[in-house]
Amino acid sequence: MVADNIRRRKWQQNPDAVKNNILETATAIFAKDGFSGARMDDIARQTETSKRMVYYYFTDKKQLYITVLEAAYAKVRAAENELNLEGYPAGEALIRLIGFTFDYHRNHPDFVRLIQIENIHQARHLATSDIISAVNLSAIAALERLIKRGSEAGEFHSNNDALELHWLITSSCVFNITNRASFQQLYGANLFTDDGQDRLKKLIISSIMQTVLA
Amino acid sequence: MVADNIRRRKWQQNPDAVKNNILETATAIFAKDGFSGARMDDIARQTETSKRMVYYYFTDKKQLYITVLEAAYAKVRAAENELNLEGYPAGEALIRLIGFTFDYHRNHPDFVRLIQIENIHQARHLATSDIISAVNLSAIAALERLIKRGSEAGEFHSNNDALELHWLITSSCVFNITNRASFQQLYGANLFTDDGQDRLKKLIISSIMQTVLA
DNA sequence: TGACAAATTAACTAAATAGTACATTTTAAG
DNA sequence: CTTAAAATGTACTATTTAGTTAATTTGTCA
Repeated sequence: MVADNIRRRKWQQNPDAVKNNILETATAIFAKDGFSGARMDDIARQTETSKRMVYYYFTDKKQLYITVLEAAYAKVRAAENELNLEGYPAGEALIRLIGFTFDYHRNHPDFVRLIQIENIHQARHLATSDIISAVNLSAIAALERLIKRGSEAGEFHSNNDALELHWLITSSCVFNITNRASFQQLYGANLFTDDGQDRLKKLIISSIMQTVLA
Repeated sequence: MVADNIRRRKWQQNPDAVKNNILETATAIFAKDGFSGARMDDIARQTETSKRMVYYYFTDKKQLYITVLEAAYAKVRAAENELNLEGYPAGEALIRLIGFTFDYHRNHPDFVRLIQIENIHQARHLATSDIISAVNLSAIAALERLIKRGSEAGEFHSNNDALELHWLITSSCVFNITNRASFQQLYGANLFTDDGQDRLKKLIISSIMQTVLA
């Protein structure tokens, strides 16, 4: 009604902030509830904007989800670039890499859960994303160079395989997040205090290093 | 139930078979689509009976899901009992345990995915199940005895912690299944052929054994 | 200033989905 | 042979949920 447009609040346009706000909210909710479990209405409600805006910028649920996934991967790449593995002797570099991987996963549980959700859906969406492939392949390439360096210096034995090693490192770091709920439920929280996490980190590092060293 | 190439006017009661059939179907579908993603209609359709029966025996979706989870855990317990770890020297027993864990997860991907789904939902349902706690605590107890035996025999060093070790073993074995889709998508199938899986199994065993041995 | 596009609001719809009502058939006990 | 309870079939409903329509406000630029 024209008569009560006085009562309407005024608002300012701020597309970027709105988009970001939606993305962040959606990330949290997808990570918490999974793709099917997440409700567009929940996302919209927790946003500072409206449901209509979610669709306006992200088309539909699937698109929103894919955008969330890609944004999460983009962050990893940024973090990895700061590692500077080349600046250390191979053995030390590997220790740093394992530690970094452990910490990164620990500090970004939403990211890890998103991947988990993606796996439950047979990684269908991942399949279509170039951004995501790129991030991961560059991680393997870096590890390959590291192994080569370590072998040539006589620090590492000569049979290390980059992909297998990546698998081994990643498995514990991912599991540490993905299965925390069930682990805690069954065995208590001891492993997930700061102290417990330090012990686990050391355990992984020692276990992997002994496998790699000459 | 009855194969009906003839129009079936009569039917036979077979409660147990019907229940089992529903459970097996539901297990597969929950494992494939997650709790929220699974559709009761899908489950009913893939069953040899009707939707009505699903609700008749299992009340609602949640109850059905919990029953599926518990049945999966009950199977693990049965398998574990056949391991007979006490019959071997500690080192050899541990190698067998790791190998068994790897193989069991590999051969029961649905089981692993169910746990994963449960974790996405913060292990809420797991919390309410006594059956499931029991299975897991007994696994830790067995490992504790094994470590004690190994330490006393001088095979293992003296600082091994059962829970940490269980965590380390489980992490790789679980990850091997849960993240297969994304791993394969990104790096190809090499690690998941029979040959690749053998290599990974050996890798885990060697990596863990070096950590545990004196 | 005015007109046109981009951004936003509020209310609505069509489809999907968990769950139910009720009738019918089978089984087993007396 | 009856009868009641257990098991099953058929068809339906209420609710949830992704997605839309249409009107309104704000920003931009000639």
